[in-house]
Amino acid sequence: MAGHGARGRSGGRPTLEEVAARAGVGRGTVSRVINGSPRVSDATRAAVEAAVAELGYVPNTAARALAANRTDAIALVVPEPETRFFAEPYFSDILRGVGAELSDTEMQLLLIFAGSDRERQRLAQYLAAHRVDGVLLVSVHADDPLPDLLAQLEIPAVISGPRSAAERLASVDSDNYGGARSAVEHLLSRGRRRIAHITGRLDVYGAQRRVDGYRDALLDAGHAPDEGLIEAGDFTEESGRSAMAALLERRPDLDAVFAASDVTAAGARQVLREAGRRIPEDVALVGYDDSAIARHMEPPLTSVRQPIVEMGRAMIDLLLTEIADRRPAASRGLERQQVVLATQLMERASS
Amino acid sequence: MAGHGARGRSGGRPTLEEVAARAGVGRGTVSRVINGSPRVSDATRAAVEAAVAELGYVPNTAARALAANRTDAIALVVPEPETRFFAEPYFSDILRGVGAELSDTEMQLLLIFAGSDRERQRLAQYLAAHRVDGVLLVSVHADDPLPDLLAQLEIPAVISGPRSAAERLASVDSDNYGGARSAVEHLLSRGRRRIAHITGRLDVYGAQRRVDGYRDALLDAGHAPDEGLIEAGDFTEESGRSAMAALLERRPDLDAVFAASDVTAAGARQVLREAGRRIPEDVALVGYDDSAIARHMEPPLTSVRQPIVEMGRAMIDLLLTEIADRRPAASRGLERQQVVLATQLMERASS
DNA sequence: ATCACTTGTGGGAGCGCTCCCACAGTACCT
DNA sequence: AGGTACTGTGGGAGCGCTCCCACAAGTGAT
Repeated sequence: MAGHGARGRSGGRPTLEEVAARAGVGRGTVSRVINGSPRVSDATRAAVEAAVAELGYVPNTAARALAANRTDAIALVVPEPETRFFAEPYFSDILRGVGAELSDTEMQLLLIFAGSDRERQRLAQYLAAHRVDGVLLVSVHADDPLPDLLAQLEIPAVISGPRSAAERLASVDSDNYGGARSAVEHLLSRGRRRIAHITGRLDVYGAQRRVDGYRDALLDAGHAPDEGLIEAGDFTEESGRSAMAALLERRPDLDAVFAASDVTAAGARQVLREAGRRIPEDVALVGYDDSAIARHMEPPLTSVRQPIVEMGRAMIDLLLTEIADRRPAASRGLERQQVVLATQLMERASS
Repeated sequence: MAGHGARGRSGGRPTLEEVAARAGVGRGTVSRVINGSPRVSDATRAAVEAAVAELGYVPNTAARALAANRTDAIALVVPEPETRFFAEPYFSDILRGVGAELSDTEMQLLLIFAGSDRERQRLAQYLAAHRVDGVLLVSVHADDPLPDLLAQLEIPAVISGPRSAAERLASVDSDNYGGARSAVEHLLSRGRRRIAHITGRLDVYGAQRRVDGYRDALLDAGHAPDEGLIEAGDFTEESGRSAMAALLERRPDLDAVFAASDVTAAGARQVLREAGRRIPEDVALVGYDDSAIARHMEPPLTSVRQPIVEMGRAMIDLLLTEIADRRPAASRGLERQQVVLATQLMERASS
């Protein structure tokens, strides 16, 4: 490990200049070695590297940032005010993917919460100050002004998960449409015919796509869409309960429920139990997210798994590319990269 | 929101100097206003503030960090290599508390993963470079060299959760001992007498303290300690399964199990079910953490809740105090602050 | 020998702040 | 009147880098 303790004058950390003196070269040359420039002779490079090692030199980030006008930091912005967001593995998994991918680089990760208005205010200041080289945006709502702000400030950004179609930023998403389709097709293949759907927050683009997938799967199998089998929810457990109660009242003959999240499914399950319906005998249940809850539910819940860790990785890839590609706005294409990753249906006892 | 677009020369953001010119004062005066120095007349302050607003001035962090030799950033270090860590609410909740408390300050939060060796290497560089003003350390293992490194580099740090007794750093912890006691006392009050304990990783200090609480609760109630009722686990679900199997084999007459985590309890529950034991009629079950799993388990799991959000807050408080108190090492007391927060038993149907 | 490149190197200028010394102005004592 | 103190202010110096221009030395063509 670096850091041998006090050296030079008064315990200060060594500077470029000190390394240069030690190696018997100039400041510029040390800088070139540190930054991997090819225009350095092998002998000089070796001498500098030796000096760096001897002194335990570590570049001063602040000085570098000031001189080079970049920060070597990216921000992960969490615009979610709700607790729910944290309780689910989604966030943690994204973070794992991001962290794994980032550990190969010099970039550091800033975590910024933008739930409250005051936090948003602070975030706007941050961005205006260009305190980061790029931004990762997770879980954006349809009316969120953040993507526009980012585009306007010309800060490289990648948004994850549910996103509006008109977005100007690069994005990484899982295939909500396909995931929903696979869930419904699975239920159909199990002989279910009156399949209900409890939606997520419909102002979240991804929730909308899941509804589309649900509808198309039924249509393609030759079933007329029955709007009475669709009930709006908002991803929460409570909405699962109330939606399920409404559905049971309206369509007591339903034989399957596809919920837009596992927690919603958990709420639905509770109401089904209380109504005396057995799972999966009377009503099959499928969730979305494949969270810990799904595995521990009774019975274990069939659920659509999103490749969240991979999404984190993909986001970083995209963002770093965009940061590296930095060039005059004029030459930038309008087309932003968009990555969509496949989901996987985890079949369990609930269906 | 700040940022009116291009101004001054070539779209650059305004500098202190520009603000000073606009307000008709000197650079130093603007700096004093920005930093809230009291030695500025009201009239001057108002003029500067107007200029700041007009220009949409935001201080350049890098320049400030370079000149003042501080970074206004703290790092949250996650030394956990395991996935488990993320899957549980512990991490997210700490983050919530930290984020909430931090949004009142100018500090930014850096997230650093130190699971792999390469990541640890990078971390050591970070710390050596003093890229942060302080460090938050969560979930440290007994033999971890990080706390020592931090103490040696004299970087303010606060460690959370399970910690070794000999630590030189400030710490915030929940009352593992008391939490375990309350769980066991609860089981005793329900008439259980042969109470088993599946431990957590015993190299984690907190897991050890839970064992102590378990033992003392039994002792104080006049029950001789029965080591055969204690089985080592490591917080995982798998360890819950194997430990439970071992316990059932050794002590088929047990009537209660206190597990060191909810996931472990989930594993135990599975084995109990397969063995035909009813919960809670035959065997009462209590977990630890009060995670989402506890609420969704069948039956819902009684669990010890740690005030994790409050722990996050307390950590920040301690850390900021320590950063503000920065002074020559000589004058520092050896005694570091230590905060212990009470737990709460969430009683549910499993006991 | 001259010119034109190329390669490697040194070091000045400057990034935007904070720190601190100098000093004008005012107030209150002797 | 002179001294002493305090308040408010301006601006030089310097933080540790990167960028880039200048230039020495070498290489090969004319």
